[in-house]
Amino acid sequence: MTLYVLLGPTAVGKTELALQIADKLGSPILNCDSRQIYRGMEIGTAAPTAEQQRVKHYFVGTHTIGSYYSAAQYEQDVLSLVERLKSSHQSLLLTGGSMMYLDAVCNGIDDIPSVDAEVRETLRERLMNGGIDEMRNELRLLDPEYYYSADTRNPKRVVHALEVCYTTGRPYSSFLTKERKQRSFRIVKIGLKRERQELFERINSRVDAMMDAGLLDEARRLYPFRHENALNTVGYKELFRYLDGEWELPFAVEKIKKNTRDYAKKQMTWFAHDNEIQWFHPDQKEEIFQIIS
RNA sequence: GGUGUCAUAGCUCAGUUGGUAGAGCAAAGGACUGAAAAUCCUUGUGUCCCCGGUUCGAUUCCUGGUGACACCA
Repeated sequence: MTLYVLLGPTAVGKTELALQIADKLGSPILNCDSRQIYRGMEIGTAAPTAEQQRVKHYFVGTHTIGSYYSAAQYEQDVLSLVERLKSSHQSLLLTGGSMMYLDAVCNGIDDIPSVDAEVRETLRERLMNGGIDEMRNELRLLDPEYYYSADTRNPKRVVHALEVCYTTGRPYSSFLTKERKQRSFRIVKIGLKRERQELFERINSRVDAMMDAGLLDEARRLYPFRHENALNTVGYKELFRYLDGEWELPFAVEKIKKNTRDYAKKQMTWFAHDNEIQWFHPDQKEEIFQIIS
């Protein structure tokens, strides 16, 4: 069994090409997008349309906005789905741009116990009350190894490490193996890439198209849930500022474009380290089909 | 045509009592192990509009020019 992984920055043109590759492979599409998982965010996340879902898609619109999901959960879900489909498929196609989710499937995430909900809540409150310095000191005592290797200026790193320390009674770093998990299937990574100028123009016009398609209405519908993590997402968080009366609409739209561009840059930085990726321009269909045949 | 104000980073502007300059935005680079479209870190040399003058030294002061804006004709 071979898992083909079609990846690349946002708006590069994965969705359309994925349909063609899936046709060729006779495979469903395993979506790898941390936000398209959620239902109700179709316009802002450029989710596959009903028409595009003539090819069976997994991991699209499967969760409600408020539900908890994670890269580790995704790893498990994909692995068990692959197990199920293995007997009937020679090859499968996974596509998307969520860096950490891709990494979870391809390399695995270390087995770390789930964080106790009460611990999480307590730490979240401490952070909100400005307790980051104190928490940093605690981490230095509880897990010096992690403390001195991590970016402790990033509150999320500090908080999560502490969450694990308190939940398990063990240093967070003791769960980190740095080992790559073995997979029972072959992985072939195909990266899509465009000139930066070209990609940025696509991003800008896609945002305009989203607005034309009713992104503002979608954001209005989701406004009551705006504090959910799923909605801490480019395209929504900016429009919420508009709905709150903080920003003018054109300014919010420009911010969406800018933040999407930044996201694309971040993705390219992440993917640049992975030398298993074979890169193509989306127009190089012949070359790409060569790889999958 | 006259008078006044302005001309500094890709954009908007600050500043230098004369010792060649810095913010915001834009842009660029990087980190990343269970909320990752998240979160966090780093990066500012540009004929200071042009010619000349004063000065040890001018982006800064002065003459002239050019351009923009405002007001008066």
